Amino acid sequence: MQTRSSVEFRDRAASDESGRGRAASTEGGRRTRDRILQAAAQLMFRQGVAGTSIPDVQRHARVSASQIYHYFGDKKGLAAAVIEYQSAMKLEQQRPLLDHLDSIDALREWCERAAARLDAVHCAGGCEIGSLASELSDSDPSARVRLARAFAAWQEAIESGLTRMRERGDLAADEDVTALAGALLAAIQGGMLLSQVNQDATPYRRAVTVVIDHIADRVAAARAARSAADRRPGAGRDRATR
Amino acid sequence: MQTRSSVEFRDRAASDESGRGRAASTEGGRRTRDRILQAAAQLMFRQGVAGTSIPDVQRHARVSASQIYHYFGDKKGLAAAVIEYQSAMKLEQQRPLLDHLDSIDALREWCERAAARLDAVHCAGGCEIGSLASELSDSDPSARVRLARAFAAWQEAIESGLTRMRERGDLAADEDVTALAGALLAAIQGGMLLSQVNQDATPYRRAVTVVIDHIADRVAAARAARSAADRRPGAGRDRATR
DNA sequence: GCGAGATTGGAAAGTCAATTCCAATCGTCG
DNA sequence: CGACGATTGGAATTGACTTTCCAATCTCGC
Repeated sequence: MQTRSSVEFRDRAASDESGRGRAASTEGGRRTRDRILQAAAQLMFRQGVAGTSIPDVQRHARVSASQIYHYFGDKKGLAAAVIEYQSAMKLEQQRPLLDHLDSIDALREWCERAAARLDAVHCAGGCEIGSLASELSDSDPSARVRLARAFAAWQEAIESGLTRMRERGDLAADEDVTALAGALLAAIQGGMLLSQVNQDATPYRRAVTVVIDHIADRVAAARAARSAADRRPGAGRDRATR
Repeated sequence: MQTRSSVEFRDRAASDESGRGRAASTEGGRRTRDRILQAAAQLMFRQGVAGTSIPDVQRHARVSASQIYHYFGDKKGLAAAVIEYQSAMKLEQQRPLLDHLDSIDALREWCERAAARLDAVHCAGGCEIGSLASELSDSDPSARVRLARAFAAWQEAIESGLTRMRERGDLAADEDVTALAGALLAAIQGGMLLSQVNQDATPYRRAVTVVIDHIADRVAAARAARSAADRRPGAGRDRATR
């Protein structure tokens, strides 16, 4: 189940990784490692990390306990790997959209894509990263920074789109794109939480719509300012050129 | 610790309550019941429901296991009581502010109040309700509706303030105050999550600021439309009257 | 084909949590 | 006072989970 992707999870990002999990060196090993990771990701998303036991993962991945401990060291290591996996998964799946979030329509379509996914699963689970974040942030510091990185990558994708809009003149030169990107990400996370609780995607749709409407207002304001400046060639020349 | 309040938690809201927890009938009983509730609320907020064991609660409330089971039936019943407790707590503590969210300044001050609390605890825990929501929504249906009610009460407080602004003419008559209130609530929740993960209240402040700025823009737009209508007495009379 | 290291199965140790039960105490009402 | 229900303490039961360990099997370079 779950859109099977081609992301093979090689030896955990070169960064830190305090755990004692070994990387797989043979082909078969890589496959079981992946199978464990996918099962764990799915279960931890649906039932939370604390609600997912190792025997649970064993059953769903059809592996024995020793394999899990062999590849991930312990449960914390498995959770850490799941965070990286989900984060990479999201970025990978959405790359084509994420790289072109430089128009109001693109933002709307991207958010609506997520809304459709919510509809499809009747709002179960909320956001893969957000759920993990809420559960682990306070209890596991190393997971917290991992999750912070994941959110940062996400926010940067939004922000870079907005920056392009600003460079293009769709947004005023002094527009705080960081704040706008952060607000949109927050609306997404908060909206998904509310939708999960209400089992209805409407709260999510409303939240992102309001924020994107706000960005659209800023675009309109920038356009108005520009055309006003054009009418009075004396002032605001810098805003029109480039 | 934690702002001790006078909310005595009587016999769980008359609604459903499937659990077998008995209400306290003597004064001493009510005190221990309260002590358990406060300890459980604090622990479940800091460590999550799954991360909080009954022995944990026993130690922090200085009670024996039988007392917990006597008053709350089982762990699920305890969690349900904690949800109601936190929800009532929030409403109670913020009543003076919640009842006057009918101006941009009031909205800003209310949100900043929460931001100051985040600063004070270094963003640990996020939102008391939001954390529980993320953990329990998918696993415990009865907890889910309880949480949905809590959020709804909250959102209604915001919405009624906006409605008053609309009636007063600060917002256009066709303004969708439900969407605006929902967006603000989502920004609060999402912002708190991001702040928790980043251990920095900035993401929260940015998110709520953007949404409130948007509402402020709507107020300005309504004012502009009104004064334009005043200048041309022929059109848009309905908008000015009442 | 051989051997080192990778991979796997399954049992077992040790811990701890959820819940039940029973007996003891306390308070209060008649 | 006496009894009855509310309250409390603490042990006992039951089950699950994390983690370790050892032996068996497999893979692949040589």
